[in-house]
Amino acid sequence: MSDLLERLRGRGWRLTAQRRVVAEVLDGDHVHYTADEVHARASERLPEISRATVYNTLGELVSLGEVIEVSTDGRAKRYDPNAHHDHQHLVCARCGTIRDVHLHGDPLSALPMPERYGFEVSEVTVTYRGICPTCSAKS
Amino acid sequence: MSDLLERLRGRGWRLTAQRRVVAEVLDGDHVHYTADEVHARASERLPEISRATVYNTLGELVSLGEVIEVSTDGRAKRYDPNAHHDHQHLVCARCGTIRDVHLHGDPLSALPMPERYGFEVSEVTVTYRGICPTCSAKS
DNA sequence: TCCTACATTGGACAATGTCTAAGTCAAGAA
DNA sequence: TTCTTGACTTAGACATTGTCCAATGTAGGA
Repeated sequence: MSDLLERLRGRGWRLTAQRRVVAEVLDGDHVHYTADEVHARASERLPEISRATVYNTLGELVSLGEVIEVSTDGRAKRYDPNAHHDHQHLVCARCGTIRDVHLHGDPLSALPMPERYGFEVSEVTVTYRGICPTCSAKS
Repeated sequence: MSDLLERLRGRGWRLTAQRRVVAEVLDGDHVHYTADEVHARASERLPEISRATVYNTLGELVSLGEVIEVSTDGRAKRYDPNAHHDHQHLVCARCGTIRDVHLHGDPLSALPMPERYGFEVSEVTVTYRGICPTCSAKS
């Protein structure tokens, strides 16, 4: 984690208690929290941190490329700290938890040129959906 | 379109003016509207139609499998009437418009078994992102 | 230590979606 | 055709998620 903080400082980030806490929350577990969950966990360590700051910080981390924004359903976005490994997501349709997965081949190559309609295509996300073992056992 | 209405009636749908209008809006152009856009267009033909009804009807069409719900960014969901053809989406990162695209091969096969972690994987969505020609010209 | 530009705060606001109670109506029954 | 009834619609309150702003605080360089 200090890696991350060092990288950020190197890019001119001013290092505040709030930003440190947000970064620590993201780095802690390898889960994909929503902004509100990040706020809740950050509040445990720094009770006066505001929602706005969490949103700001997450937004900055995303635009710096340190964190990926994942919106799988129409609900809250989730934040994925695993930005430095190329990966995709496997989502449980019932409980919403997300796992990182790694694919064979490059999904970009599956889109033929004539199907690009003049777009400058720069990114592809693949999301698998299913029922996780835990939910599957419950039903 | 009467196809769609017939199918729905066959499944016990009560056919109301509101539902007819929503179905017509979706079927009209081959665009992917948000719920609010559907409401706006439906209102042109049936001014007193309410937001709640549009949301209800869209939800029903989705659960009947007649329409696909697409949530590409964290913003409003869009509704895709092209549910009977297997396809994926190409989204403009700037203006949010969506095109249907067709892929080479089956993206499901790109996910190796050991990467499925016991999930019963049933669905995969692939979303390409880029800048559309129109937005590209504007910048 | 002091400055100052940048960061944080709290609360208002916006966008999207859900829910409910009361009224309305489509379609089968008589 | 008219009646009846349960499904449908409505308006608006409410919930969730996210953005914005003016006032205040502070990290880090001079």
